[in-house]
Amino acid sequence: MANLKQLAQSLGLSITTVSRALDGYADVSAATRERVREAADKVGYRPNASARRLRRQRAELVAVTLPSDPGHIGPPHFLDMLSGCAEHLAAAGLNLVIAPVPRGESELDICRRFVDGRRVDAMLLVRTKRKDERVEFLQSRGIPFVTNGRTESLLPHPYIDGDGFAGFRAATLRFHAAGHRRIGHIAGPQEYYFAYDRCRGWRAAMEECGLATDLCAEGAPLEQGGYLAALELLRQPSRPTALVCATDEMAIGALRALREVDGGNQISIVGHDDLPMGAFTSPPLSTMRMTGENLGASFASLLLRAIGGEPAEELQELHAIEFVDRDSHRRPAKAA
Amino acid sequence: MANLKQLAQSLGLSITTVSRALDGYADVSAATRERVREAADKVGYRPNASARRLRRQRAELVAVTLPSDPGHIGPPHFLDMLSGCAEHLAAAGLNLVIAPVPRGESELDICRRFVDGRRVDAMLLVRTKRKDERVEFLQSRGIPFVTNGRTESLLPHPYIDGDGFAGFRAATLRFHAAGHRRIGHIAGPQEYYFAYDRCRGWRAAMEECGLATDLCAEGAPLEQGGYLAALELLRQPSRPTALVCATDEMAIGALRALREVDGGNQISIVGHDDLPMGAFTSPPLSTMRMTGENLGASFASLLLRAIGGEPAEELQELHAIEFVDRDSHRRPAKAA
DNA sequence: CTTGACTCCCAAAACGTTTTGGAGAATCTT
DNA sequence: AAGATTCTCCAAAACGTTTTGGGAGTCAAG
Repeated sequence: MANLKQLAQSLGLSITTVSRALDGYADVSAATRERVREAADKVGYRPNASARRLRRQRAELVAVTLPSDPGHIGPPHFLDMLSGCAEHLAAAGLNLVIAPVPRGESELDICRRFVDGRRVDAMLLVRTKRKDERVEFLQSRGIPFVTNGRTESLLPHPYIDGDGFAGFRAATLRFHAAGHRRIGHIAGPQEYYFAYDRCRGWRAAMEECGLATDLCAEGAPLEQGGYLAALELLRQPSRPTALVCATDEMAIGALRALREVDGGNQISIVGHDDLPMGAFTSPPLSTMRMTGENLGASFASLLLRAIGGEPAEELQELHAIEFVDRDSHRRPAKAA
Repeated sequence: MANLKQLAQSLGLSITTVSRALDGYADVSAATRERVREAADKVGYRPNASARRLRRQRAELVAVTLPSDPGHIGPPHFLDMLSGCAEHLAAAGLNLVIAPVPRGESELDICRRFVDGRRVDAMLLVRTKRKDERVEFLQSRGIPFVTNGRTESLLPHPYIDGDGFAGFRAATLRFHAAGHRRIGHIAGPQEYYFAYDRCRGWRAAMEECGLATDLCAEGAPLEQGGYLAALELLRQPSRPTALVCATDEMAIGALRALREVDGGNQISIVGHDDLPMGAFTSPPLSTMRMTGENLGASFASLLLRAIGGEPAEELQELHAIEFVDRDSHRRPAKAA
């Protein structure tokens, strides 16, 4: 309700002094500072955000683009991550705005609008593709950004990612060690880096074991996509005895496919993401997860450091993948 | 990269004229307007958002507070709703910022910060409580807002809500008509309006049928909460033969409890929210959903109308609930 | 008594828009 | 041909901050 001018007048001080008192500068006496603070508290003064942003040449905003097109926005716990990120950004005076992509526009258009209108200080990119035009654009503009997932960009950029290659390779090798020989992979759309990375991990393990890599089916990264892909693999003359799925949602879809075919309940399966829901499926879903606490906080920290000008090379986090063993991976290798 | 002054200089025009040309005012000749537009396009001019906001006295921002404390943020499809809302707000030049509640602060503190710093033009409140302090605060400040869910506020305020009372009453009566007599309710935390409303619907139906209302257990609105609440009801000497669950997530938790007890697979169950996941549980989960297309767009529209000054009474939407029948509600009434 | 250092304060200039209130020229009216 | 009207355009004033570049005092040292 009050602005600096009114507050200054009521105190018989100049705008300058009041402003500096509230910002804790040393060139205003302790007594005055206290007097100003009290008065500000009493009238509930808050600096007008727009004015400050204009003067400081900072938007105090970070945008996250939400892909809307294909199937989905991301795993269900994605909002938790955003929430954690927003919380930590807020501690540094930044707010997080969500920027969905309207139909008819590309993700690039959105980036352009936010960047060229100087509406943001940085951007957070999720669901990166192997070749991601948003990354190229932001690099060319020199705007700080962090991605959730790597890309194949030649220039390094800040990211946080899980080591899907190692995780899926390990999961596949574990099935092999348990005696499985026909290990299938249910893959996500290969233009996404995470899907490609996980698929590569599975394929590498299969090749190391001298196994054929034809038991692979691709689908949308949703329950339905996993369901359809699983049905496709189960129709093969020589069915898989174990399935490694790109995401938990796909694995949950595949689980339904397994229930619908004879002997399907003898097939092992493992997902990735550790959705809470996985503990409540039938059978409880074995899965993998990226290690590390509070992903959102990590994103916030990287964003702040990127805004602070740290070089991209120091802002890259590749997290190990750990197993979350429940029941679905323990089926006998011989059955199917 | 360019501002109005530079653009004006390069065209030999005044700032005023350039500004008005781009805004399409009639007092600049068509020829000039076109010339200005071309030049602006060429240099990729976008008005500086902070400056415009300061001058226009509008934040061009709407905040949505995300409860972080208790269990969860909301149903998994919640982000889709936010995304839809943000998309439609963007068409009106507004961006949506997410405002999670840091620990140690209350949701009220967040509202205060956004409102008193004039950082937002309106707010979106989710997970309303029966007595919601945020609502009272915003009403006292006269800031436009819309809630997802009703409250018991004496003053009317804009909201969108599903008619949980009618939906849960109908679901309970349907079980009764199918011969069930011991119909249990798995309730969410009763301080939330939606949980209270749904519980009331179940209770009303039970009383209409002359049945006791003691088969009710409360839990956190998550899988785990539903699981524990279901176990509690199943321990009763006279077990329910059907369960009406406040949310799908709770129902999915309850489904696991049913698998763990003898004869549990004979018990009918229905949830609410129509999570995509429900089609992939075992058995596929029967559920309910709020009618209406694109909830996010409705929120955006209500927010814009609220900002436009329409009275609260005209900004209230109560949507009917419809059944989504899959398998889980069709178990025989006599079994358990 | 001067000099310099230090303390506390302030006027004024940004930041980049939008909007107000005309001004000058051209066109129309009578 | 004088006055009224319409077209185009513009200078200047906001909007509410932060920051720059001092300006008075006061005090201690020279």
